[in-house]
Amino acid sequence: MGVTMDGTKQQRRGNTRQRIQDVALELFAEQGYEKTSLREIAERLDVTKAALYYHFKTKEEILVSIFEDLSEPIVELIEWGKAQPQTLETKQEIIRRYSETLAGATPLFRFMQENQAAVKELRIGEMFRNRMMGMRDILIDPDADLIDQVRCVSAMFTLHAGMFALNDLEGDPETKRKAVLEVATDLVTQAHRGADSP
Amino acid sequence: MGVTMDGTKQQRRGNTRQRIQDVALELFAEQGYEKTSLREIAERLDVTKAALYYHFKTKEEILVSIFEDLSEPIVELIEWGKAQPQTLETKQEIIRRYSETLAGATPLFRFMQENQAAVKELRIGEMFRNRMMGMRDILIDPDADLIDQVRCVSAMFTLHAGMFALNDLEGDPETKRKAVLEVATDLVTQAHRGADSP
Amino acid sequence: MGVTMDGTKQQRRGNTRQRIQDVALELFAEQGYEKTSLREIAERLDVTKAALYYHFKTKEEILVSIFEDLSEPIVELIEWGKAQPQTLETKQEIIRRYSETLAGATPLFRFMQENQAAVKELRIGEMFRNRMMGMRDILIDPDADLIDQVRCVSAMFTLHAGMFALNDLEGDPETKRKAVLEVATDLVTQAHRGADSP
Amino acid sequence: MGVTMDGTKQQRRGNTRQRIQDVALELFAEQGYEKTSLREIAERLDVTKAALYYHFKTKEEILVSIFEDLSEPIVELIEWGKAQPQTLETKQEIIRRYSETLAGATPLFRFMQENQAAVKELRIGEMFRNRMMGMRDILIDPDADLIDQVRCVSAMFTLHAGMFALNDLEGDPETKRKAVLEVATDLVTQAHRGADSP
DNA sequence: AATGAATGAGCCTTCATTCAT
DNA sequence: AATGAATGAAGGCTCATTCAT
Repeated sequence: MGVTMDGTKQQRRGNTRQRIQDVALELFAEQGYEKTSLREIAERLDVTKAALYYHFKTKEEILVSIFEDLSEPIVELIEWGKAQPQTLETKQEIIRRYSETLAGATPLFRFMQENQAAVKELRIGEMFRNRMMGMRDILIDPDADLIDQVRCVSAMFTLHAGMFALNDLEGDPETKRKAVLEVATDLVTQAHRGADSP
Repeated sequence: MGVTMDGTKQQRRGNTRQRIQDVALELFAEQGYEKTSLREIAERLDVTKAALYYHFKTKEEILVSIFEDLSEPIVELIEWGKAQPQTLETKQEIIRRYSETLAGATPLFRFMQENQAAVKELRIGEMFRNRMMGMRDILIDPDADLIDQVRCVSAMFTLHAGMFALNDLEGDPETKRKAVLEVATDLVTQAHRGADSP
Repeated sequence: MGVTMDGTKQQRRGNTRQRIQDVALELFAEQGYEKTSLREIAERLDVTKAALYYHFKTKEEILVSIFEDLSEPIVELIEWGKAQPQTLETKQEIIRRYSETLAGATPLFRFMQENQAAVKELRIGEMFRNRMMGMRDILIDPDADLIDQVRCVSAMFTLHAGMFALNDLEGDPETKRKAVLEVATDLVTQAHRGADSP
Repeated sequence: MGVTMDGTKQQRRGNTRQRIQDVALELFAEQGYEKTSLREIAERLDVTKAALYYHFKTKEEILVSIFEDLSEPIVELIEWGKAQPQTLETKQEIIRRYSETLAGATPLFRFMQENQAAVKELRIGEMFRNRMMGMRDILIDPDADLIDQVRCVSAMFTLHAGMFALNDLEGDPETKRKAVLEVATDLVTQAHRGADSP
């Protein structure tokens, strides 16, 4: 028990923590947070539930740790954005980078999208909201027309939802991502123009 | 037992079924489907859990019945849309009516938006997906550029998410709805033009 | 509501009580007493549960009434038997008539056989035990060898169980009943002889 | 918590599983499968219901595990029987051993006898039926007269039911068992003779 | 670094029964 | 002769969590 030679349970070194996060995210994204039980996660990893508690204090903490790890690039992006001049070029760059970042953590963002209800009253609910508002504040001039503000929010939603809503359309993922990015960029650009010359 | 003079439990006749739906939707939208227990619903109504089962066969059926009742206008809208010529005016009209419909059933659509994970494996998951695809097929020319297709999908998402995502912005709801509608209309219009003259 | 012309729910006169008994016995025999709910019975009859309570005070009373009606011939048989001289011929006649009686109320006896646990703590539990002991006392000479007493009891069980246990054997039911009867008669006959000349 | 000095909850180590089986069988035999709730079992053991679920996946599995453990000797007996020549001596030996085996697991067989309805649609229903048919196939020559086949089946039923049906007769259990065994042996012997010289 | 055993709370569901109409 | 609406009790089961080892 522990390590076997048949290839199962191979590398069981110090990476258990990581493996828990991986499996948890997979299941959370697939079935939702509430529907995924610790039993299930433990079984997939072939450890006991108690083992999970050695690495994480609660179920919520597993999710928080995943979120923190995977959403760090976004925090960095926001920080970078804040330090730039609020030009159109900056905004377009932000949108472009944001799109790439989302693509790099698809399961997490799919999870956030589909589990808003569950996440709302969890710690990461607020974290996520803060990040979103951070992004928004970079893209939107607070004095802009309401309609332009909506355009920016819409751009963000387009990026978020685009990835999952287009699953039943033909075409390879990267092509679709580019199309989504273009629409989002358009929206931000229109918003910027509107703000400039009302 | 039955009628009291403090105003509680007033009209307790044939409307229990309706009252269950009302309270259920309220709680589902507030806390999520999974987090809302039948005990909670029953307590709010001051009946026993078993009473719920007199009116509905399962928890899921409560949700289905709500969804069916409240989403009927959308079904009608889609049917109307299918029967119209696929002109720009039609599409704009659709979007306008859709926005109104959504506004008339805000809690349900907020619920659908925030509980995608839970809803996915429920009966209404498929129902909803079908309606959405119905809408999409009216708005989108299947031969259109991918980017124009994305524009249409984005318009729909904008309408959906607009209602909740803009909560922290100033302004009265109706004004915001109009702004959202305008952005969505823009998107559809651009998509239509793109399809016409590539 | 009530009588329709499509042939359903035809004769709905004063026979509801009887129909309840019929359906109940059918379901009790098929699924067991505990597994059969009043809801199920009511649904099959296309009436409400409350209607059952108009005709019977409790679930148990439905069963009792069935048992009383259907087991009356056995009571009569026992009374007849008690009045006869305890000759071998009498015993054989008893066994023969008993076999016929059982065949005439197969579902009830199948039910009694398969639901001993449930029936034990119901009113009919004792009723049934009393009837069985009545039969036994006619067949068995209390001074007989233990082994002959066992033979008589075995004869009774053979009659009871024979009907269900032989289902997977070939042959038509009546032929099988005859065979069972012969074995039971043999047993009783041997028991009688043993008692005569030890 | 854990060990007390009043004798209750003494040895609480790895034997919980066994204790569950013991108590469960006791209650199942006493009150029937359906009437015995997991709460009851848990209370008797002074553990929570959830503890039962640590050891067994479902209520049914508790029963299955009991059945498998306790009916193993019968499986072995059948296997042994199949390997023997089909002589009268073998059959008599089988019957004798079977009687002993039944006596060693009285509560289980009492349970099986009294809970046929409940057991029918459980996994052990088929298991039991298979074992019984195994026994029958050893005792019965498939070409024998129907009446001799009935004799064999009757012998089995006599062994099964004998134990419980004779409770109200005087005499110690072992004496009664012997009497039952003799009757059963007689039946099998007659059946064998009949088959030989019709 | 992880297990074995268990808990307390809660969940959805079903049932026999009641009663005013 | 029967319904519509509801109840109280209970049932099987699952979950996140704990803790001694």
